[in-house]
Amino acid sequence: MPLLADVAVPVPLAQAFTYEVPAALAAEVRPGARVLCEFHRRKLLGVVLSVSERSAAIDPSRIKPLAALVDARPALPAELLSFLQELAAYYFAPIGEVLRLALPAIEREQVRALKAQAELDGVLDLGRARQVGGRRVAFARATDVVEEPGSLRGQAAAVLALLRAGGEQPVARLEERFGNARSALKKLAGRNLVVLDEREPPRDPFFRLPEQRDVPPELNAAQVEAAARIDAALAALRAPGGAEHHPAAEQAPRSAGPSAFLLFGVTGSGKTEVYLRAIQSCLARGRGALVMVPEIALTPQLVARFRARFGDELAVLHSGLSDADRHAMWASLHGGKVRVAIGARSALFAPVPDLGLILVDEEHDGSFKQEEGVRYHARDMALLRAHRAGAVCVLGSATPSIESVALVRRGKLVELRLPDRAHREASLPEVTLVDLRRFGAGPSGDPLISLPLHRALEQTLAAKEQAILFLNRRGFAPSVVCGSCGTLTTCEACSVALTYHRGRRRDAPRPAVAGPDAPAAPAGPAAAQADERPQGGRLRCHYCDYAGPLPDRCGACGSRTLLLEGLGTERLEATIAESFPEARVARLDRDVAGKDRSQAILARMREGKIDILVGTQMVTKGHDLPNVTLVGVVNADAALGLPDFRAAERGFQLLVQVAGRAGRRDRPGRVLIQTRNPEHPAIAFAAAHDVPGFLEREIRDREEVGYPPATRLALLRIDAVDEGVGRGAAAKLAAHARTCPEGVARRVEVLGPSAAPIARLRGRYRFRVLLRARERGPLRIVLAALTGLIRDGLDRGARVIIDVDPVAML
DNA sequence: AGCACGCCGACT
DNA sequence: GTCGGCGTGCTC
Repeated sequence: MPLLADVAVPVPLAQAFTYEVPAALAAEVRPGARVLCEFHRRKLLGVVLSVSERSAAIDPSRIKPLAALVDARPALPAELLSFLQELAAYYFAPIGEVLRLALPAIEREQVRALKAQAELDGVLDLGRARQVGGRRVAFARATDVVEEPGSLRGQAAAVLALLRAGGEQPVARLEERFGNARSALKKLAGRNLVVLDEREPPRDPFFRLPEQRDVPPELNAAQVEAAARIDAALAALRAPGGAEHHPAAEQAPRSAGPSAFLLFGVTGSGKTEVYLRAIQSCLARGRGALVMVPEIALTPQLVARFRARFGDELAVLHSGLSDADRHAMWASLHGGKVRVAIGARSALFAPVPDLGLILVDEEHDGSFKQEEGVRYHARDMALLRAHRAGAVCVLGSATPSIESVALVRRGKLVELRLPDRAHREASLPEVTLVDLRRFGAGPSGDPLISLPLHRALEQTLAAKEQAILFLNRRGFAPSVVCGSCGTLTTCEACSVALTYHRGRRRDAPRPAVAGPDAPAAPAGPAAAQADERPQGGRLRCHYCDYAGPLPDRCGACGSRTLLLEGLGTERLEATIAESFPEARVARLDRDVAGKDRSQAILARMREGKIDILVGTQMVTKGHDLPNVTLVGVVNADAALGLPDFRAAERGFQLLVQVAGRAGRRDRPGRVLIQTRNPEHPAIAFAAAHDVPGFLEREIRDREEVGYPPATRLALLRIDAVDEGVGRGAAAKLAAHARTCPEGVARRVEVLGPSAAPIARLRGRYRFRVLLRARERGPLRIVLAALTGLIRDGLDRGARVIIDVDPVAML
């Protein structure tokens, strides 16, 4: 019987393909190894899923031999490979696409070897596979040999002098200074006065930071208890190693005891220190650890804290890494040189050796859900990967997700509580609700700033303290509405309102702190006057990135009375600057943009160079700003009105996090929440600092309306250029789901089809079908039945995306 | 996803 | 008469 390999290839197809393993490669072709294989007249990079001696399930004449092996050692360790397969099955995602999330770039060295081995110059199709390495840089260094006096002249003498004085230099730099450096070095090297060597340039900046090890602080009682529970779970894990040689052991978790935790700790309660201890104890037991944080939290300050404890044991994976740096990080983990990885969502796929611990910080954060391509939830998959690897998983949050709370109730997670702020025992900020139905505009005349908020800002400024104003919306005035016919100006390709942004090119940011020349903004809805500077205002679509000029008349009725309506951070910033001319005001949101700039603004804030910071979401996340004593939530209702069953949960999390910004260290903080719904549970519980109370209430509400975690959801997202094609495909899918046995028996409920809340996006009409079930099993059966229909039963113009456990319902 | 093969418009 | 439009079919 032939030796056959199942190979996943990078195409959007669910199935693997069978290849014959040539005798010459039989010893080395193993699961997880990358191979070169001929696929439909192309040579592709595939990944071996399994190898076995058996008779082929398809016509043997169709089976081709593998062309070449890429990795001497499998690129994907057994633990990671089997996890990825399970992930693909869970999300009904093509295995090739899933593997691509985890595969490293290919080294140029390997490409060269492949070309030589398989004589394939030119025909090798690496697709979008990134290539790294092979970029060797020559260095020159002076030796101890002494030359005969007077034997060197000109550039040779100069180069040697420079190397002796300044130490080793890259040859390229010498060539910049000395036109003849190359021949000078050759002469010097010939006389053994200089040695030349080639190596790869040093990698990621994080590797080069000098490390200053910290001294672990004393833990409080709750921290000690939490760390001890996690340590006990780590102790119960089976000894590492050997897994790759005993595939059967991979099937069952290696420990029986509780090995997944929810670390529920209020802001500032010292969760990070518990994480650090857990990692230490994991490393001490000979296993690696993985830390996942929301993208926005992966700041140099956080990384510095981990580096201070783990030094070079830490690989940092972030979106800003170059291909080469990312590959260097990957290789250091894969090779076992580094055993701790920290990163955002995609770090889930890091090849951490002998994985013993996965930490998910701020586990409720929405950024863990990938909303493009393979739509996975990194928190859910962290639990899965840990379970399969026999590792401990710790989810941490001050406002746990309802899903995680439900897992605690079902005994799948063990709850660990850190009830107190680590430094200041007592005072949580005092929260005041400002009922906007009773308070209108304050002295500024702007309804955004009520009298109580205005007074609080005055007091804060008088006390030389800082304030943060939070507004859940960007822009100067989000939408343009016709004053006579009321028509909203929308994007032609997307059915969403265009938003107005005051002119300011991306490459010419204005100062973060508004000076006396800050443009004054009219209060309330303001006329978009015809005398605006031509480039002074642009309409932007937040969905398709369209940007165009502000029209001078209504597209529907031709009236010239276009109004700017709605309230955004940009307007608020202008209003505040006008109302408090003596204050230094700055704004932080996605428009102010780039990571570096937002870090710079936060740094200025920390240095006390800003009095009032206006911002969106971005101001709420974990930055420690000790002098902030006032936090104003300008419109708490904005987040609660969305057509999404998680709106209350998100709104609550937001409020708690915003409130957590007020008053740290020794200063008491105040929080003002402006709302028209002071009785709304999300607002009332947030004001009372009652997180468990909210969770209790929300979990009951979800049970009542039949939404997760009481039920399981899968969202079918259908889109097509032609509206009829899209609608037809959606109807067909819904009908098929209803008529399959699980649908008929009502074990799976089919909602829709319906037009998506954003009915048109980037020129495509969007429809949705929502599947809901009490149990995961029946839902999976229906989805499996639908995949066939999606593959070849629908109009070719229709695209269907299956979103298992959807988060964004819009 | 590619990349073929396959049938209908404006061009050397 | 051809070059080429992208519809649909398949990939071990």
